[in-house]
Parts: sequence; structure tokens; C-alpha cells
Amino acid sequence: MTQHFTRDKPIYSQLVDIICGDILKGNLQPGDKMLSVREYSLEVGVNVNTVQRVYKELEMMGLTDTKRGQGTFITTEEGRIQHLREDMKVELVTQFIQSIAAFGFSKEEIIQILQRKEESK
Amino acid sequence: MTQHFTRDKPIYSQLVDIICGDILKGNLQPGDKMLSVREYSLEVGVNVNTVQRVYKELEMMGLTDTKRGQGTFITTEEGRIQHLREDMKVELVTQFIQSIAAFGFSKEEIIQILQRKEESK
DNA sequence: ATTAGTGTACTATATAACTAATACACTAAT
DNA sequence: ATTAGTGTATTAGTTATATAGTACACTAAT
Repeated sequence: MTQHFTRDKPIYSQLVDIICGDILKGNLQPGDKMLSVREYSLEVGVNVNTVQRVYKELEMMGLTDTKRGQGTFITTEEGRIQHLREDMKVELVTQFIQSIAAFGFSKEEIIQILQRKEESK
Repeated sequence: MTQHFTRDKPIYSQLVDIICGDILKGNLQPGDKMLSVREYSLEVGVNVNTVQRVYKELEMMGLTDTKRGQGTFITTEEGRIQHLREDMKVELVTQFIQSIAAFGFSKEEIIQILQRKEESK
């Protein structure tokens, strides 16, 4: 079950994004035990150290709790998840607005296209 | 006049973006002579080779014409610029939609925020 | 006490991306 | 022919990323 990665971004970073997405979408619920670093490294076909870095990032973001010897678990403090959700939203939108301004598009012009687009699920 | 760059993206790439923006916004007009690689390298405080890479990219994108010994000029084929404009627009929106889907946001939710945001110029 | 499963730390290596320094080559004007 | 201004090529060094291998440390179950 190897994953496909883009080359414009480090693998560990893409994995963080994927897991964040799974948490925000509820695929990973508070309290859920995550795969061990070794299991997950096999699952996605990367080195253990890469996964370790992913898990470290997630813990620094406050999204996971690591219990040495037991495993890594999705945080049960749902406030943190909601917080992440809001932060993500704002950051995404802010960056997007910066981009469209940098390239000389108007907000209205963009919203128009956005509304016409199919929702990609 | 040194520029400030972010560290999550190569300098050359940021410079390409800036120049693309200037072209799309009309700050750089078709036929305009660009700064020489050496001038521009001083202007933004990076190495000549970095600028060279920027100019190479721009030429590959069809946005500039390079005349060895004379300089680099904004293309006079305005169709290319319009083409770039459309491509940029679609790409920006597409990537954005992918992101918001990956993190589990709905399009409507995002458009709402987008509309409330100030236009950042 | 032992064992299996977990996260963690460390060192080393390979590779690619990025940047830098320097030298080369073309063009136009004098 | 020379010179100043241009783009181009080559080589080298730095950094980030990813990987590999190995060893360590904690926990729970037996």
C-alpha cells in the first residue's frame, strides 16, 4: 500500500497534511490509537525516521498524545482540534488571497470561478 | 534594496512569481526591457545565477524573449500573457479547492470567509 | 524476569535542490 | 579592434530531505 507523493514538498510534510485532514474530517477520532511508527512506515512505504518526524510534528501541534511504550493517540481535547480547524481555515484563505493579489486578480473574479467549480471530494 | 523571501519556497521561484505578477498587472509591458541579470541580482540581493534561473523559467513560459548580448524583453505576443493569466487563475483555484477538500472544508464555508475578507492589495 | 510492542535517539550516507563564484561568449557601439 | 553590456556555462559548496542501521527506554502482558 504505497502512497504517491508530490515532489514539490517533503514527504513528512505531506503525511502531516494527510493525517491532519483525517482528523479534521473525523476519519481519526479523539482517543483513537494511531498506527505505530513501524506499521505506518510499512503502510506508506517510507522510512521509520520519516514517520517519526511526522508524529513529532503532530504532537507539537497538540493533535496527538504520545505515551511511550504504548503508542500515539489522537488527542481527546477536542478544543485543540476545533482550534486547528479554525487556524487552518484562516491560513488557507489568507494565503489564497495573498496569491491572487500577487498575480493581479480581483477577489470577485476568483469567487466567480470558485462558485462554478465542482466540489471535489 | 534587498527583498524579503520566505523560506518555504526557493528564491528563484518567488522571483518568478513576482515578475509574473508584474506582467499580469501591467507593471511590465510587452516589449519592455528587463533589468540585466546583474542589475537585478543587485536589486534583490541574490546571486547572478539565481536570476539567470528566473529568466530561464520565464523564457520557457514564453513570457520573455532573450537576445544574447542585448538583454531580456517582455514578449510582445500578448496572447501568451492572456493565456498565462487564464492558466494561473485556473491553477490557483484548482489547488485551493484541492486543499480545502483535503482538510475537510466545504466550498460554501470557505466562500463565506472569502467574501468577508478585506481585499489585500 | 522475560518478552513483544511501543516511541526515541544517534550516527552515517546518499541525493537533490539551491546558491555562489568564476569564466566564457555574444552584440552593439565606438 | 576594443570595450561595455549582455546572456550562458561550468564547477563547487551548502543545506534540506530522506533513508538506513543500530541502539536505547518505556509499558503491558505473560
